[in-house]
Amino acid sequence: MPKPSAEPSFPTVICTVDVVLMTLKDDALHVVLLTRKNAPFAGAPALPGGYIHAQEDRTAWDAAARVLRDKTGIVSPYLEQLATYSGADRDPRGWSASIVYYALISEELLPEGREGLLLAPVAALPALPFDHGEIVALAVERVRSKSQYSSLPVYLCGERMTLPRLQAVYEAVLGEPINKVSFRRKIDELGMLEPIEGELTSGAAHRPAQMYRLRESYRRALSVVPRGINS
Amino acid sequence: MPKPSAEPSFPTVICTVDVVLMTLKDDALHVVLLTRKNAPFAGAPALPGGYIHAQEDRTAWDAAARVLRDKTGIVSPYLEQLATYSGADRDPRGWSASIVYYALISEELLPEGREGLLLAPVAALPALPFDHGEIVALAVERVRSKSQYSSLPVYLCGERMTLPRLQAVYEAVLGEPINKVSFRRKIDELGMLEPIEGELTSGAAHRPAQMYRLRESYRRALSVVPRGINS
DNA sequence: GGAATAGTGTCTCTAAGACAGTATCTA
DNA sequence: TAGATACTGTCTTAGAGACACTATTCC
Repeated sequence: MPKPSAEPSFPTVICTVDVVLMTLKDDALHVVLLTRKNAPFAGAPALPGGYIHAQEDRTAWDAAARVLRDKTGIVSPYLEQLATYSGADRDPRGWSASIVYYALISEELLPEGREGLLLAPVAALPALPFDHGEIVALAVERVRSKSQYSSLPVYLCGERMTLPRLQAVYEAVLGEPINKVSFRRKIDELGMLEPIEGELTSGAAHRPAQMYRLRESYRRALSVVPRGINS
Repeated sequence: MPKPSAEPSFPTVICTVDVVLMTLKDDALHVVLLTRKNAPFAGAPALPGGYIHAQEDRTAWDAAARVLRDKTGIVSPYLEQLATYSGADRDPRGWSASIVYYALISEELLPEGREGLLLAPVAALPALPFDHGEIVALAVERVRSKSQYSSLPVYLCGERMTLPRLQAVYEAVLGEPINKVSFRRKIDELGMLEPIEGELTSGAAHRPAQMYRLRESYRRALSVVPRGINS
């Protein structure tokens, strides 16, 4: 077993994780930002992020989950690697590599009135420090892309949902209307939902909608269709 | 501007790049492996990889291109980030993060008889050190996935190609036959090829095929179709 | 009953695949 | 001319979208 310093060491890479946590508010995608407590850019809103703790985190995924939990109090049901942003110029502290994850959550599960936590609509994002603007853009593109052929948007809903609601969520994410008949055929094909027997929406002056829930096996795994949800 | 050591430092993350370089040989995907010169696993075939040189590499992409060029002599026309593998256990030297890139190249452009360079078929891969086996599997999946709806496989061909050859390349990558009429409709839709006037294959005992080349604007960018090449 | 939305049956139209025909080379 | 593969025209079929009809609630 060689010693760590058998090769010339290159210790100057700063290794961090960042998380793009997205939710749906007023039928528009929003990203969760946090007011930075430390320099650089102290006081500015930015993506939740932090150093990898080699003693504590088993993998970068664990680091991202820890950062998200500690800084926002959120445990997202979906947390996936997006990409790694790196380079000499992206952070004034030096050559850095940030392993970026993205996550989705229902608006209901967001903690209320937490200090320094804010929601920004991805369609009208404020200027962000580092390359966080570019990162959010890629995350949004990824979510749109995956939503075209998978069950990803269910993570933007709560535990239970109706088909009309789910269709509205898909339309909000994809930014285009979906044919109702086709959509229901596809959701059926995805096979991820099961009706909750006898449970219907109520209170509105029209026919109530059937309530559905995610099948157990799709609680943390995506379901996909070969030809896409829309078109 | 803060000093780099304003926060407690976590210098124990080893930051590297690895490259999964793939090519087509005998109509089967192969990956380029390199015999490791240094410990750990010296003497074993593994993915080309190395440390990020913060003084020299502007980004991790540059580091991957440098590693590929210096260790194999290859400059690939297509080099894209795949994912980052990280953790405490993947490298005996300690907590490491490897930013992995994948690349495609035509077999003709591979350097001949270079010391320590070998081609392994992805369908029958030898045991690889670190998590390189898992990495290659993901790279293959990515190439298959992208080939379903884009012009990615053209990077496995040389500068010029015929449609029957390109179809054979797609079929080799996707592992399934493609309807000839549909394939030609799709390639036409992709709009990336232009016929070379008057240039046909010759020598075979049958009708010659029209030679095509990549249009200038698609030399380093992919072209995509909304509904996929096959099915 | 009227208004509103949920859910379904069915026709149309687009596009993918099958198949067979014509074209053009070598031996 | 025979054999082989390149290329193309066209029919069939599967699936997506349009549209209209029925269902069920509250007022």
